[in-house]
Amino acid sequence: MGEPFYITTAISYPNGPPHIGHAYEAIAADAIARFQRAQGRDVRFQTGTDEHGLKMAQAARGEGVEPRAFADKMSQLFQQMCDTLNVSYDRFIRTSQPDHYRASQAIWQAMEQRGDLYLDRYEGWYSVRDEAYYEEDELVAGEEGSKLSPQGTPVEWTVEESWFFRLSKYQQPLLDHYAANPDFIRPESRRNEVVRFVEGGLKDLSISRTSFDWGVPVPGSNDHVMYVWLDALTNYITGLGYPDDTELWRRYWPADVHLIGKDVVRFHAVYWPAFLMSAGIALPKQVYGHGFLLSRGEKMSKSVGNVVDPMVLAERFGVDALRYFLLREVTFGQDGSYSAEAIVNRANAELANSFGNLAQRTLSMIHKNLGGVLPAPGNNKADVELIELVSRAAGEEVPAAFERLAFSVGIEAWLRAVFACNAYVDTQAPWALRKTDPERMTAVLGTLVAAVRELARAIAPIIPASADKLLTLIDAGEGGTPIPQPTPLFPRLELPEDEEAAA
RNA sequence: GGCGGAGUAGCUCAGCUGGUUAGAGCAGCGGAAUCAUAAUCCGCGUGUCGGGGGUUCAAGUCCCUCCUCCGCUACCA
Repeated sequence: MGEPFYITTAISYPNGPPHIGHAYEAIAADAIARFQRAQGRDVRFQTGTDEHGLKMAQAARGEGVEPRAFADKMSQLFQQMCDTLNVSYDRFIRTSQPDHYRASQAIWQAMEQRGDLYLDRYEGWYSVRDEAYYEEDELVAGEEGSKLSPQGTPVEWTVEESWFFRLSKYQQPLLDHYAANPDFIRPESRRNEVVRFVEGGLKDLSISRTSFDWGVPVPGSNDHVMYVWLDALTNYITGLGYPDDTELWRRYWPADVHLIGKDVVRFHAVYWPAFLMSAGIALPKQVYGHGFLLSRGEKMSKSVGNVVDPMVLAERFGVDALRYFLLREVTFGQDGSYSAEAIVNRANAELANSFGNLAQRTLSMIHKNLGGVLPAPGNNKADVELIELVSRAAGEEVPAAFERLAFSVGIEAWLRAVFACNAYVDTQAPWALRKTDPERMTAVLGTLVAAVRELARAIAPIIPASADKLLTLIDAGEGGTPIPQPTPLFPRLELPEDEEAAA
């Protein structure tokens, strides 16, 4: 077994169905997991759903069902999304599962034993209607000087008993950790934000709630449930068997990377490491906050009506086309933009035309002219140069980029090699050699099939199903067995008419 | 307000610690080829590198200032 590598996504909050952002994160994490496996690492990959908290309880009530039943139903949608998108998780965790309650209570007790928890009162402007506290400066003035929430609901000064975590105590330890581990938070801009935030001072954190009961019970305080983030973050260690000293735990903790959205950086880069320090647990090696996916440059929201269902996209364009588009189009770490015509353009130009057609024309010529028997690569100057170029891309440039999560950079390097192969086909013109120099034609096709195979392996983490299909076909020709008539790998996509009008 | 990021060809963007005539892809125009999913290949870009000032032999690349956009600025998640 290779070196262990543990990667997680943030767990999704399933108070609504999955949207493209959930798919984006899962796909990116999967590409990393597959890439690391291909590099020989012993990968563990966890994703799942974060099911507690007020919003889930409210959403369940809106549907007239119990929170647990609602969570069961919604969580399934997320798991189905992962399965459809070929997301190769080892565990799909749900925070409503029994082992997670146990782990959450164990980390609570570890923090308590450290002396970092205390019971106090949380005071603030509370809206019964919204079931939420608001800051003084968030309030708006109502009639006759009354105070209203930003939603315009009445608020009253409320005092609630709450457990607090001594987050303030960890300000300096956190800053020291950031300084000693420059790659702990990435990208750089996120790291800067977090450092400034922590330098600005940390207040103790309220980590229990008494206003609702959909959560993990606080040990010894049965009327309290844990603040949802405390329980949610703990999922990363629940999945390895914490608090037991399991084989999984010893092998995979600390995690190599928590892949998360930029909106939850603070929870992962401040609260989580503080909780872990308090509980005496090692810190993850890296927290990576990726960007958001925008719809035609605009933030997606239900009210604007531009929320995209990833399942619809997968159905319409194909899983691999969707995966490819998301990792190709967007500079990972930054925000990116989605549109139907963009995905159609990318998939057609790069997957179908450039790469798919390269594979098709190569294998088709081998099938027709060589009875499907795979030839050996040639050793002309042109052949050697092409193989060297492809090897440099597939063996060095792509892995180096993927290693640092620069997917679009890696894919660009891969594409340049694909272009070079197509240029080589045209220069060598094997269809002309068929009559003039069949031996040379054979060498050219042998060079090409070797190149295509290497290119397929390099891109497999991004488009696993298509790459596997191609590799299976080529591998079937090992040992002189004739390969069958190849079929196109990627269909040419059509832009739906309603989208065309919108464009 | 404070801190940080961004503003480069019609579009999307590369350009690390300053140094050959500022690049790529897409779109557009012209040509070649016909093995292949009409898929490929070749050729064609005088852009005030947001405005202004400065440092330097030399600045898109460093400093100052201004303009525009964006993110963070804690207890819903």
